Order: sequence, then C-alpha cells, then structure tokens
Amino acid sequence: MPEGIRVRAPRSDAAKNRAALLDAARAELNRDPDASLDVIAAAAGLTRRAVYGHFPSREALIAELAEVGAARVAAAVDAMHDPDPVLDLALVGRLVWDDVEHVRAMTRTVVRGPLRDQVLGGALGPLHARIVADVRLAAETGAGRTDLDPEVVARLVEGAAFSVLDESVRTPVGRAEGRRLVILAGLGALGLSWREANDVLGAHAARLTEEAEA
Amino acid sequence: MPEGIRVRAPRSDAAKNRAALLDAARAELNRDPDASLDVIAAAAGLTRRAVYGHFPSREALIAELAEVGAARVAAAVDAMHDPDPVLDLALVGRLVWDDVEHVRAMTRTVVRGPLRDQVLGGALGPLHARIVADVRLAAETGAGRTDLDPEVVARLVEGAAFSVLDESVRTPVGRAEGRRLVILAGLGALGLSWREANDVLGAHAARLTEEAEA
DNA sequence: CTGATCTTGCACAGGTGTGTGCAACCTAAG
DNA sequence: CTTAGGTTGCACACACCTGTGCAAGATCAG
Repeated sequence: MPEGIRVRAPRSDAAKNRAALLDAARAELNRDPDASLDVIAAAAGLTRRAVYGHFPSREALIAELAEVGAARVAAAVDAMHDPDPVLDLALVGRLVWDDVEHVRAMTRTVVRGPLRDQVLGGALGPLHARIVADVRLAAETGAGRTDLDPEVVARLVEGAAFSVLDESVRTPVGRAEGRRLVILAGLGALGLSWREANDVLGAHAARLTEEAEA
Repeated sequence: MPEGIRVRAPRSDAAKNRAALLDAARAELNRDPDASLDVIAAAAGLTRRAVYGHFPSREALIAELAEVGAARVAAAVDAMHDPDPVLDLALVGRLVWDDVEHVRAMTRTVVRGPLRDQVLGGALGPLHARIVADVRLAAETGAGRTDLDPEVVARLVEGAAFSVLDESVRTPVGRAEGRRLVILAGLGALGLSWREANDVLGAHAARLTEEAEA
C-alpha cells in the first residue's frame, strides 16, 4: 500500500538498519526480556530516537520479531512430514528445537508472555493443528493415549517442550541433548512409555538426532 | 527478637490487617502478577502508606507470601507417604494440586519468576529431594525410566505439573480434573505409558482421586 | 479516659520507561 | 552537487512505580 508519492527510492541503509534493529532486539531480549529500547537501539548502533523511524512503538518491534520467528519455525516444520503420527511428532520436536535452540530465552518470553496467543494462533496455528492431528491419529492407531481429549494432549505435548525450554535456559543443554529431551518429553506426554520413546529415537536416528549433512 | 521495650501489647487489629494484606496480595497477585502496592493495599482496605508499617518493602511482602505458601505445601505433602515410588509420586501430585489449586495464577508467577529458586530451594527443597528419590527408586525398581539422569527427570516431572498449571490458568479446569491431569502428566514424564499411568490411578482411586472425607 | 498504637493523607524525592517535537547534521540517490 | 531520506541530540510531557517524612486523626489496650 504505497500511500505517499515517493519522488525517490528509499535509501538502502534504511532497510539494513531496520534489520539490524530486529537482530539487536532478538539478541538483547534473549539476554534480558525487559531490555529497554535504549539498549536495543545501542546494540544496533542506533539511537533510541531512530527506532521510532522504523517502528511506531516498542510493542510493534517485538510483535514483528515474534512473527518473523514464528514464520521461520512454521517454514522449517513445513519442510518435512511423515505419515506415522508418532514419528511425525518426534520430527516436529526436532525441527522446532533446531530452529529455536539459539534463541531459547527469547522464545521462552514470547511463549510465556502476552504475545503467546497472537503467535500461537497466528503463524503457528497450523503447527498446533498438525500436533492435534498427530495426537488424534496416534490415538486411533493405538500408539497414543485415548484417556484425554486430543486438544488437551496436544497442549501437554507443547507444554513438555516448553519445560525442556525452561530447563535448557536454567542449565546449559547442548543442541543434541536438547533434541533428545524434547522428543522424549513430547512422546512421554503423548502416552508412550520411556522404552517405546527410545525405540522411536533409535529406529529413526538419522532423521531425529543426527546432524543434517552440511 | 523483641528489640524495643513494649510498654503495651500491640493492638489486635494490627495482626488482622497484616493478614488482610497477605490475603489481598495473594488475591491481587493471582489476578495480576505485577499488581502495585496501591491496589493490594486498597484490596485489603488499607492505604499504600500503611503497608510500610507492616513490611519494609514490596519485595518482603511477596517473599513472605511465597514462603508461607511453600510451607503450607510442604506440610500438606509431608503428611502422607507411600513406599512405592510411583504411587508416592502420584500422591505428591494430588496433594500439591489440592493445596495449590485455588491460587494457581499466584503459584504460577512465583514458580516462573525470580522467587523460584528461593522457594524451591527453601521450604520446598525437601519436596524436590523426595521427587528425585522417587524417580531414582522407580528407575531401580524397573518402573521408571533409566535413560535420563534422575535429577533431569525430576525437573521434567515438575515441569509437567507446571504445564498443567499453565493449562488450568488458560482454560478452566475443575479440581478433580486437575488432579487427574497432574498425576497423568507426571507419571508420563516418569516414563510410564498412558495405560500404566491409568492403572495406577485406578488401583488407588481412594487416595489419588477421591475427595477426602469431610 | 489516657495514651500508645496504628492509619491516613499529603507531600516529596528518585527512578525507569515510553513516545514526540524539532533543529542540525550526515549520507546515499539522482 | 542537490536534495530527499535517515539519524542525532536535546528537549519535554507523561505515566507509573517504590520508598520516606510528618502532622493529624482514628482506634484499641489498660
């Protein structure tokens, strides 16, 4: 929606600075969820005042940050599927973790904060739907639990992932260990025994735990 | 430690107002974790200024609130034990839930906030130790998972309980349903399959899911 | 009733944060 | 080079919070 009559193209450094602001915000909010615009702008090599040339408010900045991140996750997860619901769930766990692992604290604050519904209901809506579908299919197949509503189970699965996120923020957890924990915790919430969960892990090591080829 | 020479007993309404402040704080912080002293004092029928007659600072108020709550939970949990680690874990889940169910949001903010370590390492330290012991014993018995460090499993079990707490804050969950969810989620994190978890629930319904006799 | 205990109401100091306005100043586009 | 696009640095207004001081009033103990 081009509203004003541009007599000249926007300067190229504008977009660059905007991106720098988003990057800086991601990094700073990853360290301190309540980082002020001042420190974010400084980290981007700009002034607080300049931020308002790119974003109407602090909230708008963070919201865009969250949406970009959510879109990234959604894209990463959409790139791989499996017909087996249990394996698919494990796969989702791995993909999400890989994409989020380096911005754990930031993810945590978004997912625990007021942006939660906006993000989970927005770009990540399809992901939730996929989890619910997997849970339901697993239940019908006999692999997953049938004692709880699939919607609730999906929430517990997601909650288990968030628990791992919490744990990984408190005590350092490596990338590989994080993957394993997310998958095991998720399958546990789905109703698998720990042996079954490990069987899944072992039977599909290539897709679940091994590093992607460079 | 009686520091000043009291020529007269303290007024009886002082203690009452102090308790009212704690109650109001519990209620208000249950609605808004960042409730100001102003609204808390008002809810207690007092002025913000009067608060400082009872507590040296806002932080001290909240800290005392958290410690009182933690002590309550610790006492409730200490009143009942079982030698079977799996059943004991389920029992702990039930007892904690019953004690916390009516202050879910408040509990959530304490447990997710900076007071976490102070509380979990303080009055609730023994509870964590008990969970770790149960997890370890369950692993040795063959009932619980052995693929993860007991300390990590304990964290996952606690995390599962917190997930249920989150879920119950978002969508209303009855007292009985909460109990069931906490236990099932906890045993799932321990490594039981959903059928095994339900078997435990069924075999000990009296102690796990039924209301205590009045 | 008397007086210590508590509460009130107001004021103030100090802090932190967001959002705006504006003149001066760089810097890239043409 | 010219000029619009972008940034700076300063100013201010505003909101909100905590913590304190102090005089005046209310309230309970003895």
